[in-house]
Amino acid sequence: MKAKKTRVRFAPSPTGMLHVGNARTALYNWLFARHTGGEYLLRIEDTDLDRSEARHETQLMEDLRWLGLEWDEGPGVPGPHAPYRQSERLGIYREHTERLLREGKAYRCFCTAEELEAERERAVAMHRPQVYSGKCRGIDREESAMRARLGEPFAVRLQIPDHPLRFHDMVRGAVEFASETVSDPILVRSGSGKSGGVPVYNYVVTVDDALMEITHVIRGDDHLSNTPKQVAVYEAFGWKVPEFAHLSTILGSDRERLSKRHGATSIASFREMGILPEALVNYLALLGWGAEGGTRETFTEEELTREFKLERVTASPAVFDWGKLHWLNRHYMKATEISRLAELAWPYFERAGLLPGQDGAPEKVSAWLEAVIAVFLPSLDQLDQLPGKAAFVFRFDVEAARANVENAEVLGTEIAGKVLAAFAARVSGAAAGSVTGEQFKAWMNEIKAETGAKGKDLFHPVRIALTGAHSGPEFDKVIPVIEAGSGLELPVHVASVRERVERFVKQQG
RNA sequence: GGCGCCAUGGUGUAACUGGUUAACACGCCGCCCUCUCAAGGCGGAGAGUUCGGGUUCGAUCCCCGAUGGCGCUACCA
Repeated sequence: MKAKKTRVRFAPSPTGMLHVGNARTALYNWLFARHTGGEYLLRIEDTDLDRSEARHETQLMEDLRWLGLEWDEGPGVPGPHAPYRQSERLGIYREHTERLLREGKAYRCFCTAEELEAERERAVAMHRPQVYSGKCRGIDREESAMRARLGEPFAVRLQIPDHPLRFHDMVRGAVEFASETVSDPILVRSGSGKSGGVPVYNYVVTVDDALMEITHVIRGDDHLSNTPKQVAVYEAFGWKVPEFAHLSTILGSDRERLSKRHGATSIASFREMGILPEALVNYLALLGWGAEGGTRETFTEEELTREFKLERVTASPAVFDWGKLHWLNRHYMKATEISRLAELAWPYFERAGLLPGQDGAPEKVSAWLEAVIAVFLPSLDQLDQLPGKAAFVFRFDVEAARANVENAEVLGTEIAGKVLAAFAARVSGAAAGSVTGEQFKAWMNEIKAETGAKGKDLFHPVRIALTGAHSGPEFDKVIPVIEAGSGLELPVHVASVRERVERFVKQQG
């Protein structure tokens, strides 16, 4: 007998940005499907008409594609189970609700919000589980239909069976809920307003998962307590209950559920910061999963696909760690082609007014940008830090350099004056933009011999005169970049070594 | 209040069906390299596995309880 093909889905609701928790859920679904040779589909859960927005749906799909998590079926990818947007499946749900009503497995509930609230308060006071009393269960069929016809508002509830509700969870094992602790769930909302008659999430998710032949439901563990209600829906229809996998929550460093409060956590914001998608994917994979043996940290997509097993996913919550994400991002930035980094980083420079528009810019400029990036790459966590790190290349501020207290200390010494004078003398003889790393090295050796200065005494004054700071990348990397930049037509003029030294010495007055 | 899930260094994970000096990575500290900051190389500290019982010759691992965290307890998803 051939094994049934696995089918999984990622089912976000378009009520906001795609954030790390959901992205990790999508990734695990995708990896599981790829690993098992199954199918991964995307379904949009927009039954909450008040909060769902089309722009969020667009953003969501863009973010998923950016992560490389393409779906096999879903919006934009036709499949046998279309449509994949719940707001377009209302007819399907209605038919199913009618069936349940007809078969007596669901019933109309005419209770008002006030009545239900009073019931809840009573339950809490009595230290009892807060479950619906089932008051409307016993209403006679004819009467129920009549009241509905007369326009009395009603919701539709499913009758929970009186046996324990069980299911299997691939990350938590067997899970069981006593039926007395599970309320008869609302299937369809009451009221005549916008959402009246619209079925609720817990119901439609089940109908869709069954109809779309989902074999493994992989989702956040905030749904764990809802699962018994969904199991009851499967049972009411006589459908096979799928396998579940509830993923633990991602927490902030304060062990609270990760949210906007913890800073930028949307996938879009990671992209804007200049985090590489492969770094984020690798990081998310590691947040709740470890490969067998547990000694490897970096995985290509193929390796991840090969080694990812749902059974190895941790059940305990994980704390999101920026440091490790940055470490992975550094790893991947070093591993990728510099041309790609230049392509990605250009907009940051453009926005800062340092580079012209990317389209139609001369080839020389992008080649130079690549060289600039190579200089700063070792100290880079994310691409958007680049303009800041490279600021001194573009804007050389003599006054600020001199005003800096630590710099002033270095420059105040007698030996610094000698070194700078000797350096200036040599630079003034060179054509603008012509200084090479080799040339610079030779000069420094001469100056060392001439002034007797060495080490910091020798280099720091020069570094300050050239970059405005006494720390930064190696000279043999910085100088060629400065010189090459000085010959380019950019929105901001890059001062050459000679210009820098001349302006610096002149300021000395 | 009720129900459920979870618990290995600061963080993420590892430890074959119970037997390891409890491993790896991030971070941290130090050394080397170096004009400096990073990067890189090398080394180190840091958990006896939340606590208490039990089962066992032997428990991170199995069972029970406690504690703590989180989730659900909506006509949100």
